[in-house]
Amino acid sequence: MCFPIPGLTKRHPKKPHQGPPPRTPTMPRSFLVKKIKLDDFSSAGIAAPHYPHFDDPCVLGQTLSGAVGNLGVPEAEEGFIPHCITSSKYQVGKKSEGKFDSSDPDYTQEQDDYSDPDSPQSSLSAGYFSGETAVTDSYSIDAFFISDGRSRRRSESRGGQRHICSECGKTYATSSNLSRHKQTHRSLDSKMAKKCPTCGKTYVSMPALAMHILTHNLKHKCNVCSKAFSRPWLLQGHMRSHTGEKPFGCAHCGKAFADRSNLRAHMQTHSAFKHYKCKRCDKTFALKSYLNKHYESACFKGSDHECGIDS
DNA sequence: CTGGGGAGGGGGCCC
DNA sequence: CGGGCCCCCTCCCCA
Repeated sequence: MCFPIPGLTKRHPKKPHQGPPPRTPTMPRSFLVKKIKLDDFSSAGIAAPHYPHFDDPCVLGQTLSGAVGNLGVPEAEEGFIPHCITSSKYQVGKKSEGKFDSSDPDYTQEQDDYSDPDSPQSSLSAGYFSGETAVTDSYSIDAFFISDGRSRRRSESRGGQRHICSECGKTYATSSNLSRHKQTHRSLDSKMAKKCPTCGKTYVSMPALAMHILTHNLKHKCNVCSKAFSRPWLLQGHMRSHTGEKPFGCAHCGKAFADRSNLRAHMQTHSAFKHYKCKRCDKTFALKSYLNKHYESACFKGSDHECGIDS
């Protein structure tokens, strides 16, 4: 299991980077393009993905025993698997609302957000479970129930009627949430689409644009190095680089990380399975970023990238 | 060239 | 509507 380690700092000291790395202001970000979600896949008749993180025996045992027929949703007290506790649950200083809800209809209806053919989900087989048992991924429970890459925070006791999107089947606690969600189904060509006055980027809805506009307003400033961020939590994460705080620990090796995403990537390095495969040379990689790096280097140097890379 | 890690950014969802 | 949180992704650096 993964667990945050309150106050754990510099448990695995590494030579720190010398100041913030220079970043190109025009960093390409593929996710600026609306991704196809597996919610969409389900409606398109495409097979639902497999949850790779269940290769953790801890989770697997709990999960398979308690949740057959329910898309692998574990049954546990308080909505938690007793022995595999989400890191966010214990994160110091955070609200304790972060529970996943095993009875949440979302968990049975939604699927993971992987549209990438290179992704593990699309290539895994049942053999994943029967393969290496000594080397497994361990993961926070949060990560198991990703429908669209968003938080699975839900209130355990929340009852009541859910509002279902007729287009994708997602459910929401309130009609207003559903209404807001429905705007994301709009086309960028829609009359309702909004354009950012600063950069001209178009968004399907006002909320989406409002979110984007925040990124132009770097009002959260680090009082140590004066670097500014658009979101408070970005600053929060940045501050850890100053304090050395690393609240996210790896259960396998004890290594601690300041960032949950980096822990997640680290977890993949413990897996014996390399899910990302080069279309050209069949070499496999544990992380998609490694595969991408491979594409950009040896294998495709001087050749036609388009033939080998799935978009 | 690959593997690993640090840091940061964008958008979606919930409350 | 705004804040908080989360996930995914990328860039960069280094061994």
